[in-house]
Amino acid sequence: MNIGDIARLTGLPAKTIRYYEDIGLVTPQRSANGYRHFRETDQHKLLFLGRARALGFTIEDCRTLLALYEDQSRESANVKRVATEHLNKIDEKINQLQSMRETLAHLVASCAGDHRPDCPILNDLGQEP
Amino acid sequence: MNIGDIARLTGLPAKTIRYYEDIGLVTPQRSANGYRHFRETDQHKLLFLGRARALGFTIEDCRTLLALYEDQSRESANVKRVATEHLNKIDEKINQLQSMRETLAHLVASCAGDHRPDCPILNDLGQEP
DNA sequence: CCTTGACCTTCCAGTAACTGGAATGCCTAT
DNA sequence: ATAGGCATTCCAGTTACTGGAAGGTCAAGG
Repeated sequence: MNIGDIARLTGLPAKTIRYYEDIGLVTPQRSANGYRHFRETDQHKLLFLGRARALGFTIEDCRTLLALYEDQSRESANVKRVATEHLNKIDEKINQLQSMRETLAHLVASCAGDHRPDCPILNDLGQEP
Repeated sequence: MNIGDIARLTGLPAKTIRYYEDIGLVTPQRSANGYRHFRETDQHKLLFLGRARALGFTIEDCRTLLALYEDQSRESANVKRVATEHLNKIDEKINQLQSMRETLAHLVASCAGDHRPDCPILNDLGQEP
């Protein structure tokens, strides 16, 4: 399978797949014409990566998870640790965003949004009463 | 005031302030020795920027907001539009993160996290039953 | 007068994870 | 032969900084 086929199959852009090869996440073979040749194991890895990325894992986490995935003698504790840390980071981000959201929602609600210049949003940012 | 003073005052790292000058958000004067010299209006702007950034506005949004802030004949509708769009983006992000969070939390909960290799997290990522 | 330390300056490179585009090569069909 | 639709590499750009190197300035102390 060429890169276009695998891209369709995995849902990943060809560019991204090339990038993943660049950083050593997959190592497709090469055909005589220099085209990348993807096999089932590559497809498997790419699907794995796509799902892990969709859960927000960083590339480095993905690298770690992929290694664990391929290691038959792994300890699930290691996987769980990576996932738990990631979960905590997600929670942090959600909290941050929610606090922004709250402030912002108040400001937006209090702004008339008309042709006049008075604006509680700018007043708040400029910290003037 | 030199950059160190203004950094302390605004809570922004000196590096960041230099960067803001680079991209034209502030334009402090220069003393004879080449040091940046910050006046009250600069301080004001930097505080404004710090607060806007803390609410998650992009630099370009900040540029727009700053321009509106300084424009006495602005229409608050324009401010509100920027803020509302940003609010929507925040909501999107929160939703994304929460959906990740949910999936991930289930996976983490179902993983024993012990010395054995069996791992529902990896099974899910590898999409094997 | 010289040195020390705390400032300040500029410039270059790196971060994360791609994405876009240019220049070029290959393959298949008409 | 040529047109299209693939593929290749390489370079640059994105966001908002951050770190570090190499060097200039200033005030205080010996």
